[in-house]
Order: sequence, then structure tokens, then C-alpha cells
Amino acid sequence: MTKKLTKAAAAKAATRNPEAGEDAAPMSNRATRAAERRDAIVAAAMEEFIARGFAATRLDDIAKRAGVAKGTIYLHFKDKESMFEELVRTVIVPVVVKLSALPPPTSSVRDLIETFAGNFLKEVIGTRRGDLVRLIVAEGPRFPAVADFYYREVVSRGIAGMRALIELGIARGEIHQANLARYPQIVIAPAMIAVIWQSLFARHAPLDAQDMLRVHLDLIFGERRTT
Amino acid sequence: MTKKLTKAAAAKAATRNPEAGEDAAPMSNRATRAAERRDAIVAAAMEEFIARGFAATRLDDIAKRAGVAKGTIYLHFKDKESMFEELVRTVIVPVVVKLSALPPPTSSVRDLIETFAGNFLKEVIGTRRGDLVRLIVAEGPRFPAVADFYYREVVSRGIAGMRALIELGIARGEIHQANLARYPQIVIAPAMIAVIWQSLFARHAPLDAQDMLRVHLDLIFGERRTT
DNA sequence: TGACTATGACTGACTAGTCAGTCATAAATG
DNA sequence: CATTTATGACTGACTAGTCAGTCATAGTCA
Repeated sequence: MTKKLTKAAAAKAATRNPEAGEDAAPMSNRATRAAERRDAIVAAAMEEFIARGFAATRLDDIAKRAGVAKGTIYLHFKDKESMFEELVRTVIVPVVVKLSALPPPTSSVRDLIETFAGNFLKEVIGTRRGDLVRLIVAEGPRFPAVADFYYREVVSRGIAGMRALIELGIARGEIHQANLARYPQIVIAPAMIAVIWQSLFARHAPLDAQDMLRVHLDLIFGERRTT
Repeated sequence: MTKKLTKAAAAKAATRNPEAGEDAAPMSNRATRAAERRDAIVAAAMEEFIARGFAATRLDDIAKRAGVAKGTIYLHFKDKESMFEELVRTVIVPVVVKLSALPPPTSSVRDLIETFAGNFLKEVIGTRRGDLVRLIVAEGPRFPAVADFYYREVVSRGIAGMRALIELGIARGEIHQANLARYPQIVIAPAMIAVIWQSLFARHAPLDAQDMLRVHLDLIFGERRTT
């Protein structure tokens, strides 16, 4: 029983790091193909979970979409629930890494935040990742493990990072409202709303997220005079 | 087949309007009890759906919680799906009505919005209604009927109303950023984030929604000097 | 008013179908 | 050939929806 879980974890580890000993050696064919299959399953599972939610998603459908037999899924994941949890980790982590890479802090705080917003726009809003965020909001209460992970890895870091930027902005005189540092959520809120809007209401009323975020930054920093 | 649906609708109508002819006449015991049962089912269903999501909710559990046999549910609702849809309507409509009642427009735009935010805080944020909003975000994509209804009755009205207020604020010189009227979402966003935050992260990091909304209004209107 | 009948709200055991997870077998690999 | 990996038919638990039967209440009549 526990053996299988261990094996799944090992397979996952192999995906990113083919055995500590051989270091940079190329992965064996087997490991490569196993990793490819795992990725296919993760991709298929993401599509299905996003489209139907956790409970209504059938493993048969995931298997079919991934071009794999159902049993194969159980070679990589303990069960449906932990597949969902690992899926979230697998997809979220690279995004966080990407978005955490801030540009040189030589520019103005506004430019820093604007760059971040641009990346967020490109990497999340209106993409499958955005749908995944909506899915986390949807399933979070039923998956404390997911909600905890998301809070720890994404939300708390995002809030902390944004707070640091706001404080820098205040110190430099770019931001005039000191209280803003107490609620970084206010700065992030429109971006989150854009994510949800695209998932739910885009077909009723399309939203120009980029333009909206610019207006929001104008509100925080004051309107741009010259570039 | 269609008869049953009609009957359910009739029972529902009877809840609020006991037969057009007799006007103010008291409802018969039967109709009263039927209405009470329907309400009990709606309340039970809301709890269960919020806790488990649509797909994972068992009608047996709803019945048990409502103190009713499973068959009774089908006297009031066509099936699980339309029960969910009617539930959303039943719960949302009164809230919209309540929140639509604006105070006399003699006060400043800031006061108008602040009053609205206060009501929203009391009626939605941190309540079962707030959880329901999260549920709509969660299930919306799988229930176009629900998403459409919510967009039509809540979102589009809210956006339009807020836009009117913003334009008034601009005209009166209370709001300086004219572009804000193009994205009323920006004004509403923190309130929505507060709703979601309470559902998902309150136990990780409690959020003083009221204070946050005040800070946000300070950002839009400039900080308060005197009252 | 009291007795008798008609109504339809309510019940819950039951059916038919679904789907997560298993495992005996087969294929691939080295 | 031995071992690892993959398959998909199968099982058993679970649940949406049904329906024949019950019974409290409304209606009728003497």
C-alpha cells in the first residue's frame, strides 16, 4: 500500500532529477518515457478538472485524453485525490518561480509592479493557469491540503512581496497613501478579479485586463505625465 | 413530466402570493407547510452544496438535513441540477433587492459607496451568502444557466450602478481619475477578494474587511480630513 | 356538527447506472 | 529470461431518480 505511494513519489522525483549519483547524466529511455507519461497525465487531468471540477471528473476520461490505460495512472499517483493535489503543485510551482524573478530594482516601483503585472497577465490571466486558480478557489474548502499549499506558496509570498514593494514606493515618495502597505490585497485584487472574470464572464462582456490594470496603477501612483 | 415542474413552480409561487383571487387571504395550512418544507430543503441544500460542491453533494444528505424524505425533494424540484439553479435564484434575489436600496443621494458619493460597502459587508462578506458567491465562481463554468443568471442579475447591475456612482463622483469633483469609470471592477474588486479570502484563507490570516475597504476608498477619494 | 370521501403531500425501498480502484495478464526492456 | 511497466476488464460501493403505497387534511353532505 504505502509502497505504491513511495514508488509514485520516486517517479516524480525522477522527473526532475535522475538519481543523485549520476547527476547530469542523461535520463534512461525508461525514465524519460515515464516522465513524459506523467506529464501527459498531468496535462490531461488539468483539462478535465478545470472543465468538470474534481468530483465530476472521471479517471477514465483522464486516461483516454492522456492516451494511457487507467491502471497507468495508478503507477504515478496514489489515488484521485493525491493526483489533484500533486497536479496543483506541479503546475503552480514553475509559475511562482517565473513570476518571482523580478527585474533589476533600479527602475521605479511603478515600473516594477507594472512589469510584474505584465508577466502575470501573460502567464496567468486568460490561460489554463488562470482557470486553475479558479479551480483552487472552487475546490479549496474541500482540499485543505491544496488551500494550505496555495496560501503558503502563492498567497502569503505574493502578499509579502507586494507589501515590500508598496513600502518601497512609500519610502521613495511614489505612493502617497501609507495605509496601503497594510492591505497589499488592494493592489492585487483587480488582477485576481481579471482571472475570475475571464473564466466566468468573458463571453458576456470581454475585459481588457491589461488596460484595467494600467488604470488601477494610475489610481495608486497618480496618472502618468511623461514616460 | 412537465406537470411536475409546473406544480413545483406553483408551490413556489404560493409561498409568496396565496392565489391571486383571494388576495390577502391567509394561506391554507397545506400550502404553508409546503412552503416551509421548500424553505427547509433550500436551506439544507445550500449548506450541503457550499460544503461539498454540486457533484459531491448527496440528495440523501440534503433530505436528512431538511428532515424530509428524498422523494419530497422531487415534489419541489425537477432534479438535482434545477434544484441548484433555483436555489441560487432563491438566495440571490433578496440580497440584490436589499443592496439595491440606496440611501438618499443627498450625501456625498463617498458616503453612498461607503454605505453600500457597509451593507455588502454585513449581508455578504463572511456569511453563507459569501460562501454562495464562492460556490457560483466554482460551479459557474459547469452551469451556464447559473453563470448567466448571476451575470445578468448581479454583475452587470452592480457594474452599471457602480459606474453611475463613479461618474457622479467625477462630475462632482470627488473622484479625480476619469478613467475609473471605464472599470468599475476596480472599485468592487477588494470587496470580492474579501469574500473569497474569508472562505479560503481566514483561518490562515484573518482579514479585517471593513478596514481594508476603508483604505481602498481613501485611495479612490483621497484620505479623509474631517467628517 | 360529525361522519364519510377525496385529495395529494409525503415516504423510502428499489432500480439502473456510474465510477474509483484492483489485479491477472501481456508487452517491453535490458 | 527476469524484471519492470502497462493494460483494461472487472468488482463493489455508491447514488440519482422512481413509484406504489400511506395518511393527514380538506371538502362534502346529512
